[in-house]
Amino acid sequence: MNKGKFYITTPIYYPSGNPHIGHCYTTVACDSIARYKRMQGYDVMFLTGTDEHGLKIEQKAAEKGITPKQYVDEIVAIFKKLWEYMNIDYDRYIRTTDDYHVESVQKIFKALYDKGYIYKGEYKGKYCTPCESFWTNSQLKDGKCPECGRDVIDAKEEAYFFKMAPFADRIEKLLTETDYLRPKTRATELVNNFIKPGLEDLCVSRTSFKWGIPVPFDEKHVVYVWVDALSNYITALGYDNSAYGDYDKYWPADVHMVAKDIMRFHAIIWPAILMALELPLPKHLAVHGWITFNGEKMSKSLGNVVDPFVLGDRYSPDAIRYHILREMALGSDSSFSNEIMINRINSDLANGLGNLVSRTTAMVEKYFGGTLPTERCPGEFDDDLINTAAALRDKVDEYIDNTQLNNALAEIFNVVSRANKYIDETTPWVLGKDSANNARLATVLYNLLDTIRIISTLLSAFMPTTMPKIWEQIGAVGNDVTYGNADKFGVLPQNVTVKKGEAVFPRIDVQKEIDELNAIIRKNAEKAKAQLENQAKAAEKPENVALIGIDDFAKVELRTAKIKACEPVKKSKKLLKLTLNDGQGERTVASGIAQFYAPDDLIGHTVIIVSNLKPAKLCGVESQGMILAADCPDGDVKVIFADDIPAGSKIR
RNA sequence: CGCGGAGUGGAGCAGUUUGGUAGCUCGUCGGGCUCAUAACCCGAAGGUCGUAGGUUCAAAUCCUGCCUCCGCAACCA
Repeated sequence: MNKGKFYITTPIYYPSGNPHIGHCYTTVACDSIARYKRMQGYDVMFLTGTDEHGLKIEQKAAEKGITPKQYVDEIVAIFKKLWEYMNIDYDRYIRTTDDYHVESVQKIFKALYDKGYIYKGEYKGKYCTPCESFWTNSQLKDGKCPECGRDVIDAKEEAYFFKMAPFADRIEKLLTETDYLRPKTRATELVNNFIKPGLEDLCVSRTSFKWGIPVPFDEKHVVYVWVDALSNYITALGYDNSAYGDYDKYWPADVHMVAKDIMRFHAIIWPAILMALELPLPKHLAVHGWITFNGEKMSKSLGNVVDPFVLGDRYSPDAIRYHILREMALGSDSSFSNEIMINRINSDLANGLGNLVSRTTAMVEKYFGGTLPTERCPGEFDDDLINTAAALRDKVDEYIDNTQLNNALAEIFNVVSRANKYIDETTPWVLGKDSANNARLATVLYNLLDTIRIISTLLSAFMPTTMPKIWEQIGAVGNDVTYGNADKFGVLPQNVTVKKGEAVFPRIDVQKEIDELNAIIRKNAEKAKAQLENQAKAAEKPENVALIGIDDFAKVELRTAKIKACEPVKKSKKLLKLTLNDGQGERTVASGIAQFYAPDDLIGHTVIIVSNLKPAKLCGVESQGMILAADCPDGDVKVIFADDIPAGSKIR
């Protein structure tokens, strides 16, 4: 049964923000392939992880006032939580801050230096003095620093460089003459843009920030992203370290899967590093497109970043997995919209597969009390269904090997359609009217159950949580649902017992869900916009506040109050109307936080109010006080909660 | 002339390598069925395949020009 090894990787993600649906895309695809390969009997190593060094992380951490390590620890925890939530069954998770990785990278860097591929030179770029950051020309915004908007100057710093030229010819051949790159159509672009003009040497160290792996023989420098991040694919196996001993077994990788934005590094730089180290090259680089949202690129500033937790909670992680895999085509972008997603889930999963399981098991219960009799009577249409189902596995195999998961799923759902059609062709409800047809009826239902067995077995790599529920319903156990039996028909026991259960994929109310999702999106977009505005405002007005005496402060009365009710003010975008209990009675307060909080986020919380503020009418609401909230540096607004203090307490 | 990709019925795509009656999914409309999650099955409408020329008996497919959109141009999956 053991067919050898299979090593597949996702990129290591950069934890400068929370993971979103885009990260899911790559990871779910790799997970599905890994699961499928395990099912086939391969010894699989599935690696994912995080790339935790670099200037941006250093800055983000500084903004929050914590160490870079604390910062990445927080984000990595969220990544891991997401993978658990999405049922990602990875074998190993590498963090570039792991000791063994640091050790390996230092050895690799030294080795490249000793071989003469790394030399010391000067890095020239645009430098923003206040931000202490280097930028490339393409990163500049209107010629100014993208962070602070100030002027930049030409500057240089000492840096180590990696020689690319010796590998140019071999890389060009790799791209154009082998099937390393998938889809291969992208090879032209790479060759024309980077190889033909002559590969520039690569800057592989920096002195302008500290958060990285120190260059072992020159402590001023830290290793810049390339050698650090890319080599994760081998250090995670134990290359040049003693944490693992899997390098000989699993390298070279069978598939590196990446999104198109980092294709270049995996298509050119990574092979070059491996060539320099005289190591074998990975077999395939599978490049997929982006998820666009309603035709637009997803981005935080547009506020249209899709949160996988939100979608998963609504439609189940398996449905999300299915949707992104089904829409994903190698190479090209795939559009994502709430409507496309919901329609896809409804038509394929609910109407197609879910309903097939439901109607089949319902009939077995209705006509035979749940257990099929063993008498059989073959008939018209049987062979076509049986042959289609039994031939499915080989077709899926091929698509998996070509990393075309969307086609694999399309092929499987063709069989779902075929089975639904078979029901109409054989009209079991007509057969059920006369017990003389029982043998024929049992045959029809058995054929359906066994087809569902094959379908659900193959699908279990893609939707690992839901398929076992189907197995339970159709009475499949143990060996029934192995890969080895997925190309055979007639595996379920002849007298199989079914157990009709809950709908495995409930149908979604399209209009209702779209309205609700769009409301969430709109809210996020507004929030993002408001944050930007606030940020701009904060930047414009440097704090310059006059000092006050204690008696001035005493004029302000602060009290805690509990929020009893809350609703948006109709005439306003920004205002929420809150009904508060201040310990003595109720009062109404309007607060300009609608872009940051939903009413439900607030009800039940205790907040601090200025209780002696002169009442004022805002958008038709009389506001009797104000709520204390903080303008955060990132533009967010956060209400100060005082939930453990009784309502009505005076604050001084 | 920086490089690359794409323009096909309402939407999203396949077909272009090796020219030969334009295909799939969703949606719409009509019919059928009633086992099932208002699901399933059948049928129909709807495209001069971005545009202008050329080659050919024949072009979505090959050639040339033009238009539009998108991506990339050293680090956002």
